[in-house]
Amino acid sequence: MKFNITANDSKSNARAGIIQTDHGTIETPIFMPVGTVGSVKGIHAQDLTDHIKAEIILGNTYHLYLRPGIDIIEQAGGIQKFNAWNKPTLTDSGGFQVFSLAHRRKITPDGVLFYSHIDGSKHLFTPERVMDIQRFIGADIMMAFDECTPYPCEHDYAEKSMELTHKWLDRCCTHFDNTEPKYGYNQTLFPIVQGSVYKDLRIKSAEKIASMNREGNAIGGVSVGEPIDLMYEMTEIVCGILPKDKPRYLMGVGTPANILDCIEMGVDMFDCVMPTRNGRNGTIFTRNGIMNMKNEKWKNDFSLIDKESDLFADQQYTKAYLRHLFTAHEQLGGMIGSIHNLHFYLWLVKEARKQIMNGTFTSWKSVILPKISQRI
RNA sequence: GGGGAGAUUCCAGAGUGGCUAAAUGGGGCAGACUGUAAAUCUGUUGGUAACACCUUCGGAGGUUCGAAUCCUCCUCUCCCCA
Repeated sequence: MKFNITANDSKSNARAGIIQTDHGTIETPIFMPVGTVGSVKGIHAQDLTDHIKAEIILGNTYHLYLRPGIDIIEQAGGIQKFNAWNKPTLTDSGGFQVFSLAHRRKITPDGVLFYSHIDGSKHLFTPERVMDIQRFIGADIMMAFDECTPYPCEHDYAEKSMELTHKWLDRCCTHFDNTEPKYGYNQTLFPIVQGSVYKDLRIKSAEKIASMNREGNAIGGVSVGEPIDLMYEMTEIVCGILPKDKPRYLMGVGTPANILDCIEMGVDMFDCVMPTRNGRNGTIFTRNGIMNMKNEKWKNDFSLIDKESDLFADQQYTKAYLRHLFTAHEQLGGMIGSIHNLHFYLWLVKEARKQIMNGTFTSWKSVILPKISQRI
């Protein structure tokens, strides 16, 4: 993997860059649609490339390991062959499931014992095992195995957890460096900064992660329910420590406004379930604001879903029709909501990139931020 | 023609003397969703000058301190047998 910075914003820490992988290039800042079980819910691979213009998507180690299982993915020839997405992929390590499935796991110094949410079976995830699984899945970017701490979280616990994550990181790196990719293309490993909402821990963790000298770095343990101001404060501190010449990935963030704010702090990569989950549930993000398509007010609004968008769905369907689909619980409603939101998210980061390269990012942001944040 | 069952708030459907403006679903309305156990979850859903009052359980009367619940008549619906 290679990363080159194309442009630095003169008025902020925002930057535009290019990541090169064996599955193609990624222009940053970028938003990565989440495809947990090998599928961006409700979206064809072809729509991801042709309409949404996604450049990289996520998969999840824990979920893919449980189903279909790494043997099936290996037989398929890796995740990109299996799900027909032959562009870059990033797999999360299962660290988020340590948080989200906290009631179904036990943390030990060696790793995490998971009780499958599907059939209750026991599975031990050690840093080494997680590296092996991600080798089998075959994503271009693999994530270190970490503990994503909850919010709120006591300083004492956050510190111990961070130290455990750091120990696991050393093991991840060692094992990663001692193993080979399985499918003939390169994989890289991103370590993850933890430290909850504590400045001292975040600084310590960011220094540790920077010292590992990997090809890219991630900021985790955010967007778990903490106030947005705290998330921003932590992100800003960490971005100041992580090396400038490597991509910074802010995990699980966020709203369109969060993404612009964090691009300004120097974040290059984002992922979030929000565009797909909210889209599936009736919330639509547009450059003029956020709409709840289930609301009665759209009942007889026969204007296009988004007249400023060039997405086919936004130009084909009306708000009244989309509301009808949601109220009738038609699958097409969730599909249109998802494709629309992903298209918007990708438009947003690509536009941000243009503005950075044009030297107009901050002024553009100050105009668009209030518009995209309002509810209409 | 004979026999039987039933009519409850937008719908379906509980309730069979006071704890009932009335369970539970659905529908309606609104909200939530941030490295996806989520095409999910939550709230709300008679009216009003609203911690109270008014109207409501097919219609009209009646019994009772008190009725959706008991009695009488009426109207309508459904099922079975001829």
